[in-house]
Amino acid sequence: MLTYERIYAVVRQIPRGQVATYGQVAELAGLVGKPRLVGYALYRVDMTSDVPWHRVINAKGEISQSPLRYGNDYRQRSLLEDEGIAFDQGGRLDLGQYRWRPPDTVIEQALAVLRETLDEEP
DNA sequence: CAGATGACAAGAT
DNA sequence: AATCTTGCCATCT
Repeated sequence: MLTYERIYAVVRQIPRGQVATYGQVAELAGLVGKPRLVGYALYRVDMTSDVPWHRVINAKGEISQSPLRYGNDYRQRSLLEDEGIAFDQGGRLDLGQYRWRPPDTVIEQALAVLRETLDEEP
């Protein structure tokens, strides 16, 4: 519960018109090297919540597909296009152009979480 | 309590 | 360039 809440807290900070990768969100949530957890967390997110789940994509600049999403992957692309993001014919966007550069305040929060988790482990 | 379940990423082939 | 390993773990039943 706490872990997923941290992930959602990071995703909520991604501004409109920009995107972050799963790995990037993981790092900012204090889960370095565990990008899959972000995918697991987003699978369970409530689409009507205030979490902008559509702004998280994979490291290749693509929307991660899954048959179990029943069309929400297509909806994700549509939402991003509404925010002014363009896709090429391969279904990819330009990470160099749209990737979110987190402000120092967000990085500070991430470091605080890291110190916290270091205290827990012996 | 044990097993199943999921939106990833980097490296090797 | 495309496909195949491997590491990763909180939730749900």
